[in-house]
Amino acid sequence: MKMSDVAKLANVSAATVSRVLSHPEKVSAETRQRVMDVINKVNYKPHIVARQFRTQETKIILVVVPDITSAFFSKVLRGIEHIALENGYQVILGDTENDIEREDSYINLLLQKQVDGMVLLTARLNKSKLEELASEFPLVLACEYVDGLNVPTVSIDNVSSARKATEHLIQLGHSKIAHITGPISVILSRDRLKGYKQAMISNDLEVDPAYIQEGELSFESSYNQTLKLLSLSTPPTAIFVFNDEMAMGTIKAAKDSGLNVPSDLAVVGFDNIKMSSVFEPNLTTIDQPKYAIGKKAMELLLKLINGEPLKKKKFVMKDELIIRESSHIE
Amino acid sequence: MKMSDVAKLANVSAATVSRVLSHPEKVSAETRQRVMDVINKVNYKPHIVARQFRTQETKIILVVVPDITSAFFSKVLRGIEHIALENGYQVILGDTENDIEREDSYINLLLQKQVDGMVLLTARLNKSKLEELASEFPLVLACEYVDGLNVPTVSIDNVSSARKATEHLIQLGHSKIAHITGPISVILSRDRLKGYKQAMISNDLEVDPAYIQEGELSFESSYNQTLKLLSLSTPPTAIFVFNDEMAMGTIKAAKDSGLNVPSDLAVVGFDNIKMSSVFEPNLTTIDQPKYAIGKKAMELLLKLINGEPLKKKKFVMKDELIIRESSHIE
DNA sequence: AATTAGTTAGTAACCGTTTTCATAACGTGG
DNA sequence: CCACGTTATGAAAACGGTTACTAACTAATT
Repeated sequence: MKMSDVAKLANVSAATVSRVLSHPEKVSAETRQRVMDVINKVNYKPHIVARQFRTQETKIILVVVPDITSAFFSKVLRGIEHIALENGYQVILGDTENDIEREDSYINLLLQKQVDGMVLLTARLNKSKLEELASEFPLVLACEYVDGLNVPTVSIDNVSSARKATEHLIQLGHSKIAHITGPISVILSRDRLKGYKQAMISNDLEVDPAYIQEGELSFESSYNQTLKLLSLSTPPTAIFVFNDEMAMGTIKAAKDSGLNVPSDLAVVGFDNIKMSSVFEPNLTTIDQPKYAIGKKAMELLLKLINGEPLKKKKFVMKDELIIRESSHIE
Repeated sequence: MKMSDVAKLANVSAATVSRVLSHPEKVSAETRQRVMDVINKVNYKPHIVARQFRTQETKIILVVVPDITSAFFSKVLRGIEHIALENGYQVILGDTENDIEREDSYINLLLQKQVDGMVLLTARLNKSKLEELASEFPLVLACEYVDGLNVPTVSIDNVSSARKATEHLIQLGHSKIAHITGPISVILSRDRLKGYKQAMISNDLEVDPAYIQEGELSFESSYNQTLKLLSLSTPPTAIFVFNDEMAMGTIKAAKDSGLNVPSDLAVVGFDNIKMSSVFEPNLTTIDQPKYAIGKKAMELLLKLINGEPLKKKKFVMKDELIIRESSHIE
């Protein structure tokens, strides 16, 4: 059942049927009704791919995530999806599992016009490649970004949040503060490390390289790195950890070492995933407005797709230090 | 840059370029090389939508999830995505957020031929609708299913797993065992409830309606339902909870009520999400082979799409009771 | 009444591939 | 050397919508 069939049944041309569906106001009420009756009677559904082909837009966007099983990214994704759906867009999911090659391969969907735009929740490709891509296609970065890249980006200020987190520990009286970073290849890891260092230095505390451990993005990795830190001759009394899941690994390691959190070891995480308020002790953490980041990113992408001008390219969302049990002694 | 442009540059027809790309063996090595050289030189990428239109297949499948932020479903999704990608399919994500209307609306993607097939991780639509859909389009159910519906399905045996979970508590000496169900409209809730009842009855234990509380799929809901159970005149000494996240809510409620888990209250969850081995106390739970379920579901969908016959329609995957701290006293 | 503007609907071109069919070139065996 | 099968390529017709253009008609203005 195609449009021309419907047209015949309604005694109109295919053009009119098309207009009834896409620009109803251009068709007289009477004809519109007649066409709609036929459409309903035969349960006609337009062939979307044919439409995509003719209009040269797919109404599909691609979201590339570094890890779909992460409680953080799935919330951002939800923000994106809501706005996408509201505006008639479907979402293709690209999970890279932190593999840069897979990130690269998803770009083909854009090059081959299979999607109208792309939001990258991970940005590990090289700058010039992204630059070129963004000059030709609607592209926005969220969460991660690339330094000096003039592409619409929405994120929080990771440096200042990390500084805030570290300063919270300093204010609690800690001076032996360690930091477990994420993979240092990821810019967020470098940013949070920078914030940590800034806080230490501006409070006249020594930045001890032994107190800085690079971890991977997992509970287990942070667990192991924490054991390392705790076995130092002067172990830290507080640890700022790259994210919440890793912070839980840190706490587990502390517990397994017979330490009490927070009295023997204070821990601060990052992201404020749901579990961080459920875990015991509850995590002190930096709340990222996950849903809002996704929402904003998608709104920007829509503007890009519609050719609207962007007043601003960089959007820094507001984060918040949330103090809970893992750092604070009542 | 379209195929005919490439053709001109290579002094061949568009048909030949198409063949070089899709059936290289049908083109002489010499011509093939000449065409490939041009393709590489001008960095030509075929217009996928045009191809989709012509071949009437999109190489996209749709996965409808009840909740993308769930640790359980994102693992299943990953299994699906791996197999999809391996076979050249992209995945459109449909998150219903447990809303049946949104579930219904995603069906349009199938009706409008925007996707080649669909795997439903939630099946709350009525049977006849799904039946009709499945007769016309490649469709497979995973995790959830519909009773008596002859559509390819992969899941575990929820009744027997729930029985196993409950019997574990009985074997530990409990007789006052409560059950917090999921929304009873979801078949999995009814199945697990059934398994719970079976275990109680076959062990000559009374099924006390007051011990059965319907919860929602959240930490908070289970927290509240647990407080209710604990305030009974004879509170249960063990609770089997619909899933792990809810079980954590139950444990939190127990702790907040001054009870020790497992000595005052034993708790068993379901799903074996990652957090259940991290949470304290670690959760006793039923492990579902999440990745394998997704993998199998996608494999079935591929067969359906390719018109291969299915020997079997119902696939019951193996689950496993994992005994951890929340039920077991060392 | 003639001109103009506005509304409505039809005609036909077009979007970029794939594939059928026809044809040409090329051995190969009789 | 001819008939034939085989292989390589091209021409052209789809696939199912959308939209620019045009025409017919109506209504309003002069």
